[in-house]
Amino acid sequence: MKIKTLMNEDLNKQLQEEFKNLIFNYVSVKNFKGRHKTNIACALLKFGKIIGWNINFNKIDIENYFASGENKELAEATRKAYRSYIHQFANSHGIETPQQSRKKTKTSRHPKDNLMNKFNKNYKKTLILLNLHELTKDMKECFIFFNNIRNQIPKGTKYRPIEKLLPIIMYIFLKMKGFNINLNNYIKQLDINKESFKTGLKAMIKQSSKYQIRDRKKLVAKKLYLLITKLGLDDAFLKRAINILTCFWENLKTTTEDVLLCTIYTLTKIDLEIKSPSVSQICTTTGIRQSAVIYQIKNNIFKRNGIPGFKCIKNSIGLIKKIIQAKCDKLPVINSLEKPIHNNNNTNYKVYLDSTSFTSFIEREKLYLDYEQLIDYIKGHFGNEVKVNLHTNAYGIEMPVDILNIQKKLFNALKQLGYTIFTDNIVNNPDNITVANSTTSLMNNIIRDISKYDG
DNA sequence: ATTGAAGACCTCATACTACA
DNA sequence: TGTAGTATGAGGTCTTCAAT
Repeated sequence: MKIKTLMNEDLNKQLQEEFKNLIFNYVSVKNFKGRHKTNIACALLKFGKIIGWNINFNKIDIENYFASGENKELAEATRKAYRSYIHQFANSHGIETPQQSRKKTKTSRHPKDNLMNKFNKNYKKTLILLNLHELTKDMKECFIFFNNIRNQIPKGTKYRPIEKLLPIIMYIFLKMKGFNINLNNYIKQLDINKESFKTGLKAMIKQSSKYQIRDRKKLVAKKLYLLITKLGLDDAFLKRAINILTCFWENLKTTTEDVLLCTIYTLTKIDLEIKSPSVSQICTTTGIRQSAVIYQIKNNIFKRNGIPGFKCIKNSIGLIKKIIQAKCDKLPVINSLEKPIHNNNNTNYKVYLDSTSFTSFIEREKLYLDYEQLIDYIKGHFGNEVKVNLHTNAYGIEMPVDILNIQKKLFNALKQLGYTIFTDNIVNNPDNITVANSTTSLMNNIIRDISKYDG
């Protein structure tokens, strides 16, 4: 796709907003103050709109914008900022700038030497060294990722050559894909300079917004899923492990993914009183030391939460179990079911909803529930705060969008059927928490009513 | 198999330096 | 002058290894 001029009109609303934020961020970073802050941002946006991608920066008459060029320094800074950020913006959205487009036409005359061919050769070579042949199918995806980052690196700098950059980008890429990569092994396998690689990696991670925002919790959930399936443990173990991961995430998120995996396994094993495989076995196969797990439990669960009494795992099993249950069992429970569920006229239902049971019900029935809407609905009607979270299912996998409609149906039908959902904030009612075993049957009733209604 | 002490290693923030 | 690269140090995390 060649875009020679890109006006603001060409950008959709979301992109416009992002661009605006980018510019305002730049202005904040640079410490422009008061009137100038607003003016620069306005100028950037204004000229962005007028000139778009068809840029000859020297023609941007920003001086005039600042009352007949009284502040050339600011005008110069503005010009630079615009140039730099418009490219950043284009790269991050996969939009081609005219410069890139020209460059592409040029190199395509020599297909043998072009970047993609060079990349493909090196990519395949690296996969052989890493013994990861199954990743050949991801070559194109990796190239796009590689190219996006490379385009942000100035010419003539240390990490721009493909030989230097590729190991770094591939490391990030593999981590993003959830592969179990150990930094030191990786460096050894590829026989590259450690210090240079690490310095480059740091710099590239800054460029790679995708890597920075990668959802580590999801990756660990995926690893848990693979581990537990491999061990042949049942679904209940997996569900509890994911539950524990969610509840202890804030405590454990600073550690590495492998240590997290083994720590969550250990906690789940203790909670469900499973004997084997042993923690040490799991640690050995994962490639970490067992003491790393002990360190996490001792420091990040006991110490950080101000809980005394940890001696060692073996002697603290009862205590660990209590902590897990206190933290994981009460978090998603909103309230118990309250009688009467409905009266004989079938018009005035009262539902005290328990999100745990609700969640498992939705999962079992393969429904997808948008909890934002649930929260909004409840807040709108009752002004209560609710602690619920489920945008993805228990394994962190996004559900298809079309299933969302079922949820809309559910709430519309609930309203029209005269259901009223009451809920209490668990933080305000810590003593009022009981597990609502009967919620499932309640939900069955509701769904049955809805299917009759089909609204 | 499990534990804990000691020290190696890593990460992050910050300051400094070299270079275009 | 701006920025990439490097140095430093503090604090957190992990591994090694000896002991049980």
